[in-house]
Amino acid sequence: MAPGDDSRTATEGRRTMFAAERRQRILELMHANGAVSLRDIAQAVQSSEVTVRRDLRILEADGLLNRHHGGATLPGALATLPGALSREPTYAQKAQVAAAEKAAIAELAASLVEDGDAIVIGAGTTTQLFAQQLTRYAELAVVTNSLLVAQALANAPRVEVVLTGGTLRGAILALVGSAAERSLAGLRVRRAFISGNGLTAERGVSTPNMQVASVDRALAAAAEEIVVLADHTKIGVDTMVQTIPTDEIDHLVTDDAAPRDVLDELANRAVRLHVARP
Amino acid sequence: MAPGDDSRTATEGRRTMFAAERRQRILELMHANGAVSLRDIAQAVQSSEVTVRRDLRILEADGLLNRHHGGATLPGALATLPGALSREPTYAQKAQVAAAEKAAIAELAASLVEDGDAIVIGAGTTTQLFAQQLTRYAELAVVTNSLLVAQALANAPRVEVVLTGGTLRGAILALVGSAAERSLAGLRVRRAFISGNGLTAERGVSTPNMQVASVDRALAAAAEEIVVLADHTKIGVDTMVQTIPTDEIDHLVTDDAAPRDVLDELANRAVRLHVARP
DNA sequence: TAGGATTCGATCAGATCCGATCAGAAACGA
DNA sequence: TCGTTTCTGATCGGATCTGATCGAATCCTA
Repeated sequence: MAPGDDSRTATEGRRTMFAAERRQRILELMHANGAVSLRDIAQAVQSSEVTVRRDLRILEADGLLNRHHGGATLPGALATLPGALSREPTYAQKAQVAAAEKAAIAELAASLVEDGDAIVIGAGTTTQLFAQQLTRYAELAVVTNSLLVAQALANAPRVEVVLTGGTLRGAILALVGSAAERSLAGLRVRRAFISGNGLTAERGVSTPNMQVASVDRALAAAAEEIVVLADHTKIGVDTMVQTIPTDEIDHLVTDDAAPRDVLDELANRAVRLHVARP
Repeated sequence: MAPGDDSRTATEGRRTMFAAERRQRILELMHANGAVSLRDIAQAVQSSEVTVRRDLRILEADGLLNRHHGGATLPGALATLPGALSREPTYAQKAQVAAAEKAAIAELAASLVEDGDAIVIGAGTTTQLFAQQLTRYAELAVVTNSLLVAQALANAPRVEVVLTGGTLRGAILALVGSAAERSLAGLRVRRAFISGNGLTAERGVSTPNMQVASVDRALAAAAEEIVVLADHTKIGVDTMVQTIPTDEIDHLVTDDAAPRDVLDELANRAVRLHVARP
């Protein structure tokens, strides 16, 4: 068979993807999301997982990312997980807890934001998902102490992101300490979107860490209204340090698996409820 | 003998395409699409793939494009390809330029750090690699305006990371603006590790962005000694805004491909040189 | 802590692409 | 008109890239 008569497919605008181009897009994905699973990468670049795995190996050798089971992260972008300080945990573990509920909560909470708003966003996996929903808004001003929230909005062209200063708390990639609180003094925004580790009708929002609690209080103090994002695994749970008392909570966004009695009691205390259905 | 020096103008306006003309069209294709496959080029200029391959080899030798398997791209134009879902041209593409040199520079620069130091680290791909090297140090205090540097050190148990506040500049994931500069006031550390887009003996370090330049100056002002990290692609390059004049630079860490004359002139001006060999 | 499910690494096969060499065509000078 | 030079196209062996598969390692759940 003469190779000359082969049908040279005149595919105009052919979208060949060179190896270097594919690696470039992988890096873009990494910087856009911080951490990406291997499967998602393979789908995004339209290549097999084997090829992506090879690319990740090459990129890791160049120091451009860190590989892990199931995907890769930006160097140092690992979110440490509860009770696992011994070795590097997988980044997705925390986000996998009630992942569907958190996504639904994030989406519902995003509807409380309007173009032109100035808002504060606290640290947490739910607030990170929430921030990702905000890229579509225009002329938004966001103040946060979470590196992951900031990164989620880094590529949004018309969202201004202001990070508080402060000491980095590596486990949650958030800024804490007096510098963080000081940078919030004199700030006034419309709404604060805060997460936490527990929420009860009696004690409000609580977290197990004092530094985090202190910053969360400062974040809340900068807003006219406070919106709490908490999935059902946190409702009715009380942890060590109270951050926001119930009577200061204006809105609660949660999911429909939250215990009814706690929600009723919160509603009695003038908290407006928004229940997402995953 | 170069074919261009002969005067074959007698046959002007032929239907056949001269070699130079064909190469010009190839460059136009490149600029129009950013990346083109060899097959598409061959079809567009009505020549065989062998000929196009020859042309690409010549054009690459002139530095006008980069060849890859299956085609070619414009130098550094990978990130702006049509269909790139998130555009982040600057950072991701910078990271791949002279990656090996940057890694070697980062490693050598890390030897200038000692346990117990307090240092400042600026934003940049090289400084990010540098930060990754610092996880092994104990009792280190690091101040930075780069989210990537902060993340690189997030899991280092005995490194305290302080992030300046400020407005997020998404393209480089660094904090800029008056808040960032203000948070550095009153700070005093031993050494500042700064990168930049260009370094000449006459004008020192420079970057193309004024906000970034302003923050870099503030970072440098907080340190007793200034260490500049710059691979050879930046040496001898001058960009818009001067950040650090030559006489304030105490150390330069670069690689062995840097032009000798510039290094000599820098050494004459009391800059201590550290040359890494990748 | 043990079992099941993913995921990783290594190897192999198919396809494509590249480089080198050789042959044919066009242009120039004598 | 002829020979030389330069350019273009074709072919073939080698190299590279991609995808699939299977045993081994790792992770998650009960």
